[in-house]
Amino acid sequence: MLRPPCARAKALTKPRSRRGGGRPTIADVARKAGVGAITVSRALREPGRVSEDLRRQIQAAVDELGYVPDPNARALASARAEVFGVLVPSLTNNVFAEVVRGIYDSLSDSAFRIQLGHTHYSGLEEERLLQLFGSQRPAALIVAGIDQTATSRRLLETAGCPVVQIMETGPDPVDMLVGFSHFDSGRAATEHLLEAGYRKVGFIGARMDPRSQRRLAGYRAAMEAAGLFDPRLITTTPMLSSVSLGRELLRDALAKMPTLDGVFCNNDDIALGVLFECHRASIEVPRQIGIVGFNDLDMMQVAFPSVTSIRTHRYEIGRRAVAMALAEIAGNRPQQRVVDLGFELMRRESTAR
Amino acid sequence: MLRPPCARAKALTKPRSRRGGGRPTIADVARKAGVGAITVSRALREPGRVSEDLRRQIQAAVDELGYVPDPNARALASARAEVFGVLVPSLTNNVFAEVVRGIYDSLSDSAFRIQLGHTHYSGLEEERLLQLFGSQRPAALIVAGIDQTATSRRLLETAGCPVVQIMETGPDPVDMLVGFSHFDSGRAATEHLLEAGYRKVGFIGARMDPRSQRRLAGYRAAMEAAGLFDPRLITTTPMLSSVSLGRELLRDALAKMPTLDGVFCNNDDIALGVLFECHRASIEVPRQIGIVGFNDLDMMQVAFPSVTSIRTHRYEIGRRAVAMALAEIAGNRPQQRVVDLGFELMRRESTAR
DNA sequence: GCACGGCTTGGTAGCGCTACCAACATCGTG
DNA sequence: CACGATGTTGGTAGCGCTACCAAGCCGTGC
Repeated sequence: MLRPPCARAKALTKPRSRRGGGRPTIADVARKAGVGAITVSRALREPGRVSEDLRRQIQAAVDELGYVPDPNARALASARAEVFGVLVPSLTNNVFAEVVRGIYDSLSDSAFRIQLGHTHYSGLEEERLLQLFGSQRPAALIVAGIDQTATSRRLLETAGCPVVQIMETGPDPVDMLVGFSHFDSGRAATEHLLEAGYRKVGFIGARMDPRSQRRLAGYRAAMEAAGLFDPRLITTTPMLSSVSLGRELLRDALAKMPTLDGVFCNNDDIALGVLFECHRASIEVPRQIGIVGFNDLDMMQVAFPSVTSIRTHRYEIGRRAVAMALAEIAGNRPQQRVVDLGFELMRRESTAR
Repeated sequence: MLRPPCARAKALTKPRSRRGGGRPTIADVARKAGVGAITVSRALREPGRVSEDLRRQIQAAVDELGYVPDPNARALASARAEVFGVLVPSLTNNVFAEVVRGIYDSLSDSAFRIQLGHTHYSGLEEERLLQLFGSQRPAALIVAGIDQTATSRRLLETAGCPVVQIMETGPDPVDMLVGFSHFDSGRAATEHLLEAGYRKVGFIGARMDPRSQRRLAGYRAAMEAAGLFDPRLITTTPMLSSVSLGRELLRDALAKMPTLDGVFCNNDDIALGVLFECHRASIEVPRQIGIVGFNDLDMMQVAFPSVTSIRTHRYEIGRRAVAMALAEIAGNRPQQRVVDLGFELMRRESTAR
């Protein structure tokens, strides 16, 4: 007499949730609205499949009880969490902060939450985080770069959700790819310095991650094409990038090569440090040294003199990555799997000789 | 014959997970290790309560199958998600990026995930996000500021988890509080300028959020104490802070008050814009104008001239907030509910008259 | 000899939700 | 009017895990 699930014995089969803090559940809403629980579930997720009348009743019950669906229960039942996993190397780096802002803004009025991780530029950390994120069955994964380890790549391929790699371009994405060519942008920056008449053009860079390496390769290609390449023009360090490091690297570069007359800096922080060091050492910019930065942070156009930089579309990369993932989730698989958003050389006073 | 849950009919009662991507579950591990599922669960969460022998067997099975617990199922069953909810106004603001980095670093080798939200300095958005975060039953909540709306405050009080407010200090935290006094730091910055001999000391600030307002109040207190206060010395805008805005605000300030001889800037971005505008307009720093910034970003000590700034312990605030929440979770309720980490005036060339 | 507590282990019954299927009403078609 | 097609609603059975309780074992004390 107790076993068979008697549909009417509601009061008996509900021993008042011993754990949850008494928050209303979908069953409470269903009871109040006088419908089945599954209809409430549908009304919230696919309103089109529930009649106008019931939808209104249910909405009223939801409002009255202050019902908020439990995302954990939802994820467990549907084997799919409403979460975007986002993996970037660094959060304090302005570049990624902008990308992440684009991602947040694109998702802010959807039901998706964001799970953000940073790898500290470490492949092992990336593997650990992909493992962790994957265990949640996210709706999509967005990861920076295309230089994943073999393990990471396999984790991405078997994640069972749309994957968007960002910040680069290339022929062989795991799934989708949004970014631009670091090689081309490095070459364009260098060619600009050469066209402006600088000859002893150096490369200054910190934390040489794979993207920086490709910018360096672009620099090298331009210098070799002009017959001006000299390894002593390159000054790099594995240390984390900062304005103060830019200052020190310029000193090193000048010590090695006193006739240096131009620098392509791996990013704007370095470029700013270089600019300040020039002020301090009374080196005239752009007359004695030309400076090109990378990223085009707001301050580059305000600096004195203003600094030429490569503008990248970071915010847009974040937005586009989300848009592509959302399209795939909605079943409209984007036919263009690789999107190159390009870059723009912003010519300013620091190279106007 | 079908209804009664016959304990032995394992093969029958397990219709091979129709949804999940075939990932191993705790039952698979239990079968392989020849123990009960609950023992596996315990071995992973409270290893001390499982015998050495079984623990080893279970670990072997876990490794072999590549088992990763499903955090959603875990959260549902235990009514508690292993998530820290973190709410800050902005991600691109370097200040909060540092705090968030401290939080991440403190949690990186725990099992806790981080759910990050940004409010865009909007109380309504904060309410929405607290609602959303709360629905997950997080392990702890960390929120910036003490100026929550009544609704937000109620949501925090009823969240049923440790709550740490950060970036400020004050008498009446929801639960715990880690930060420093914006009023005191604003006053200290202003007093420093006055001591250095500047008289027409202005305040320049963008995006005047509550913390900025308190810094302004500190400025005003110092100016009034010196008998030098004049409302025309204050130049603010609700626009988002940026280096280029700093430049424009200095222009506005000088137009209003040409005899201005010092400025306390609401943050370092503004200060940098002010510095660049001084270069451009050939105003000598520190001789004609003294500049004090706020936050002490790395670039301030490299700038030419280097810029006096208020150093705040942002990274440490993040770490401390996590430490306090973790202590509370572990049952060691911190007796000190309000922690003031203070600030430090970094004297540099920009005020060395 | 047996009651008792501490330790380890396991079974049962959910947590709150949704996938799947079944039931029913309504409608147009032959 | 029978029939399938379509649209709406609900019941059942889990999703993978853990809280709760119970059972078995050991050693101790009376």
